[in-house]
Amino acid sequence: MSVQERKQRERAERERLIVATARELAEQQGWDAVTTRRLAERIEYSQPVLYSHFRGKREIIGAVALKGAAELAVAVRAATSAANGPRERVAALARAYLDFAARNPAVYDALFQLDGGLAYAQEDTPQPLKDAFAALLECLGEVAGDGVQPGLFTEVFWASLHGLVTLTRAGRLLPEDAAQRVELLVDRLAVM
Amino acid sequence: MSVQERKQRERAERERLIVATARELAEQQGWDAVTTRRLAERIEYSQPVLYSHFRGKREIIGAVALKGAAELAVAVRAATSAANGPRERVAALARAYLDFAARNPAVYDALFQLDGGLAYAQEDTPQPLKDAFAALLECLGEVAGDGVQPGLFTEVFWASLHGLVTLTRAGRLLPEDAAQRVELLVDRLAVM
DNA sequence: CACGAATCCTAGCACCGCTAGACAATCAAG
DNA sequence: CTTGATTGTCTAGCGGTGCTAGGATTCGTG
Repeated sequence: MSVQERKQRERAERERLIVATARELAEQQGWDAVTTRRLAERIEYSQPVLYSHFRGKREIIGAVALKGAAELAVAVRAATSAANGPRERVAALARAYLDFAARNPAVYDALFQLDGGLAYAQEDTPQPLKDAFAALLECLGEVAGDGVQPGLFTEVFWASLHGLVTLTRAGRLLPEDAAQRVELLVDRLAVM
Repeated sequence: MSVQERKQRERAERERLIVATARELAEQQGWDAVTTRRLAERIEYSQPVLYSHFRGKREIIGAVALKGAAELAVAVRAATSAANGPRERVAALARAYLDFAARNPAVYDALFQLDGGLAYAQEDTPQPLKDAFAALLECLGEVAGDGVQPGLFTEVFWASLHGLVTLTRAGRLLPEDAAQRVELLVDRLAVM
């Protein structure tokens, strides 16, 4: 039995290695550089090994995305729980979100830009994704305002943040004014 | 001389054909289906002909994006000029923007999702892109509120719309609530 | 009509995601 | 300890991609 357990452990370890390497490569040189050949070479296995862990490249992207969603949720909760008062809490959330996207562009792309084969907003949505949304909802729900569904408000606020991330990434928005934009967004959208 | 002019006309016509065909193919089957081979076959020329007009696929995407930007500007201006009062004007702008994205998903992708090799927010940004932003600015500038730069406000509003488009496209937001979200966004962000 | 130039296509490169089938290592049974 | 089956891994290759070199062909001109 111990032998099987060891093998299983080694397999899980190698899977982690694949995901971590894919992420690393993507952050270093962009997702275009993450080819199955290069990835296989980096983990010092042959290509087919990747396919014994994942159905294909898309699933590898999905795995990176899930890991990223979990980290995003942690980052958001850490920021919000450290802030005092609704106004500051929402601002902290926004900053944490934008900061995460800026620090992990490839992970952010895996989450929202690329096709990782993940189901969003459905029953079979993976837990980390649901939880990341829940982290936003916990904080944003209290500033939705009267007569506005917390879920709907969270979606709109989230969409705004996502738009800022995308346009900033595309070079459309200068990073210098990021703080101003966040303040504007928080002041206008949130009802205190 | 007339011969050269004719050739030049035919060349320009073929270039329009390439861009239109690429767009059509992308709207029908998605950008992944727009390969240089398929595109060449559809226009009934060989692959290398494409490269006598464009540096590569990316430039073709860019050409589709520019055409789309011009159409977007027209759509936005038409919607805003037909509306009465600042509140209704902004709401009309938002609806027109989201409607354009919904009706021309491939064009919208070419503009903001894919790499079309276009420079944004710089001196050498192509005119259609500048003009599309100008169309937004014309309307949104008047509801920025005191002490808020019109450009900054337009960026934030735009980013919010873009986020809604992206998340809706990804299946993250249910289209049924689109109207509600627009109302929320307009009511909160714009200062009347 | 013949020549030079412009135009276009055939064929091919290196790379992609993905997979079949050969091979080697490992384990259980005799 | 040997055998046989199972598991794991790799080599080699398929059809596709964007892109290009170089030959063939058409075309306008003298």
